[in-house]
Amino acid sequence: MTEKSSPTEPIHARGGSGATIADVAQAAGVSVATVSRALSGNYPVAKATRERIFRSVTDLGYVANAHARALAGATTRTVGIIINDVADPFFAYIARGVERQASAEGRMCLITATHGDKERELALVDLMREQRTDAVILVGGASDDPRYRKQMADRARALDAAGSSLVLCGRPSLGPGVPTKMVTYDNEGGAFAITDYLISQGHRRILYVGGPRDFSTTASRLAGFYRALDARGIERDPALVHEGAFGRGFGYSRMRELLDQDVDFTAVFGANDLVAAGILEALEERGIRVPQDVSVVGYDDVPVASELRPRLTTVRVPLEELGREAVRLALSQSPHDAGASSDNTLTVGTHIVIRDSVSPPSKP
Amino acid sequence: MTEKSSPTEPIHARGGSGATIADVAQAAGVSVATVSRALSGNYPVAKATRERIFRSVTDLGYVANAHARALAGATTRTVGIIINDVADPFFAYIARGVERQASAEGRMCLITATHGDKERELALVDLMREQRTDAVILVGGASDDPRYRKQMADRARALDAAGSSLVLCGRPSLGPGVPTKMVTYDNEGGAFAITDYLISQGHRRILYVGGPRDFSTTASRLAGFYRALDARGIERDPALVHEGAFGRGFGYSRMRELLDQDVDFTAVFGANDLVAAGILEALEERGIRVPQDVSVVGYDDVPVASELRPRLTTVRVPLEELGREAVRLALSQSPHDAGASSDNTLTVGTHIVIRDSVSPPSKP
DNA sequence: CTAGAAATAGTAAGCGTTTACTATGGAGAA
DNA sequence: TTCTCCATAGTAAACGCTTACTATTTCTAG
Repeated sequence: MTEKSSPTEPIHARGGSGATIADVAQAAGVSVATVSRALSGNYPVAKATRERIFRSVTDLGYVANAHARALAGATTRTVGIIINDVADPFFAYIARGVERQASAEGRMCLITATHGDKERELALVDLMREQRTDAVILVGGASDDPRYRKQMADRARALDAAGSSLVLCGRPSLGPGVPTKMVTYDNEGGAFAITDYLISQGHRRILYVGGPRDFSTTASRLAGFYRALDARGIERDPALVHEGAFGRGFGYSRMRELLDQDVDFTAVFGANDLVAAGILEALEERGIRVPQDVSVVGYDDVPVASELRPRLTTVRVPLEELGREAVRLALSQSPHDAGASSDNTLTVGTHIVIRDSVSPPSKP
Repeated sequence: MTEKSSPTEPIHARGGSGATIADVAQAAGVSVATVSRALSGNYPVAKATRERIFRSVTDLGYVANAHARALAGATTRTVGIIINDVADPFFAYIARGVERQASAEGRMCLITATHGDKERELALVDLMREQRTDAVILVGGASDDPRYRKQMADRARALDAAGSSLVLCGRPSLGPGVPTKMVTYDNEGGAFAITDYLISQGHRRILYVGGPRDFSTTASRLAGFYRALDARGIERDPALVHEGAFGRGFGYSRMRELLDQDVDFTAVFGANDLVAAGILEALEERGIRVPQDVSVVGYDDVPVASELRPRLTTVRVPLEELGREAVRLALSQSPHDAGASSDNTLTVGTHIVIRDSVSPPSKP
């Protein structure tokens, strides 16, 4: 890379900190209003003038100050998304969808993570409100603490009043009359389907492992699980359901404990694929073969599912699509859900994907 | 959730869109300056007054307008990070580190993705400049196109002039005299170590698969690979190195092709873990056992590596730490690299982690 | 007592845009 | 020729906040 500085060298031509629109105006010999108009192109500017302005812009390396612009009334063209953890694939894929759709619609994307802290989640919503984002998308299950719900509802109203909107992605409504938009997936249906599949293979004693208690996602998956049991007339056995957490570590350690306790079962339903991965690991460690000795299923169909050996039979959730829809909904002009449920709730389907981790039970 | 509206119901008390500081001032019967000071706490305000103000703030659900604040001179308290793809674990873990460190230092985090498009990358840097972020962190390898480098160098200067800074994370310098900060990891060293390990196990014909050609990351890994070969006096064979892409799909399809061509080799070095996963899949499909028939290694030590069967021997890169360091460096007051290399370049180490995918070759 | 230092509050000048209004030439119409 | 109407360009008023100055009190010390 040579140090020869070409005559068209832009951007750092000016010594000081960032050029302002006034600098551009001066350089081009026009008023700031004219520059602003030439740049936004929503008002006629003579061709010669416009060209002079653009030349000055590149010469000075000018970029508009987004804050001044936002302050002066124009929209921020930014959508905020709040997730649990960037490195969790479940969230990462949703975030990718949001990010892609946002940029398809000419928006930036502000991603923040709560790391499971409810207080932090509320604070982050406020932070996005400070940023005046066009919408804030809240992703993932929620706990059903009524105080929390009330606080979030307040924020939904505040956002709504400010012309923005709160989009709930994969979590339950905040209650009637709270102005939110929602995009969800058929959590209960997927759980039903995969449980039913297990039953159809002959399983009767199915362990359910993982997912925080009192958490909306857990509740729906469990609901589908129970419905499938009920539909086939299989008795619910409380000793078989073990809530806890969504991580791989939880699946591993809880499975070990259960193995130690000699619980009787022929299949395990991991609350998500990560938990299932942990379960598989514990099983492998004890020399229990999957699916010959025990069948295992997961939920989400995150890439690990097909990485595992045996490849995991699981429920496919169109994560990226979920994120895209959230943005579409957020940016659409459709009115909020102001009581009567309307088309601002969107549900995408789920379906099971059958791989190698399930077979009929060996000891029927 | 009842609809009874309690007397302390906040936030939406006001009908209009977001309350301003003036509203709060009026409600509390003081001037806006006093409110501003009570909120930022950098100037004495009588206790009684302060309490009155805070009450009004909660009553009105006031949150400061971040843009007005930024415009009025306060810092934006935001750092920008530009990555390839949110859903790629390599980037996701770095992003997590950035996100965590940023919030530890009281910053928000603006995450955007290029999806491998260089033009878009440049545009995103400008976008962050518009946002006046405290720093922009550019993650991942770069192509060595001189025109691109020059354009990025211009932006580095512009950012620097504006009091922000450009942090290069895991990518080579933009050249001497360009004001950037850098945090990298020992790419070449890791590649050397793992290649040497393969050689020490008796392998002589090692395939190198993956990574875009003319890409800094590929160049360093290949350099380490070659250095290890040279050190042991093994001849470089161009027929054994197959650049291409970083995805799992590439590893799979290229491995299939190579298998069809009957190339002679006993081990494969996947340019990263994803490529290695694809390689493993292709091998498994052909009934070739790993490590008995062929040994395989990867790079990065992303979670998939331990998910795979056999568990992958790979090079550990402290991804999250990398992200954290990038933020620390970005926010530290250390002067930029203005020529003489100084302590604003930080290199974190890599080391190999041995798992189950390597053994001595069966046909020596 | 009284000058001078805190402590506390208010005034008002920006920060960099956007945009409603106003001004200035011509060009075409009457 | 005079009046209207476009096409352009400029003026200046927000936007909501921070902060340098200035103005009051209230102490404290001499």
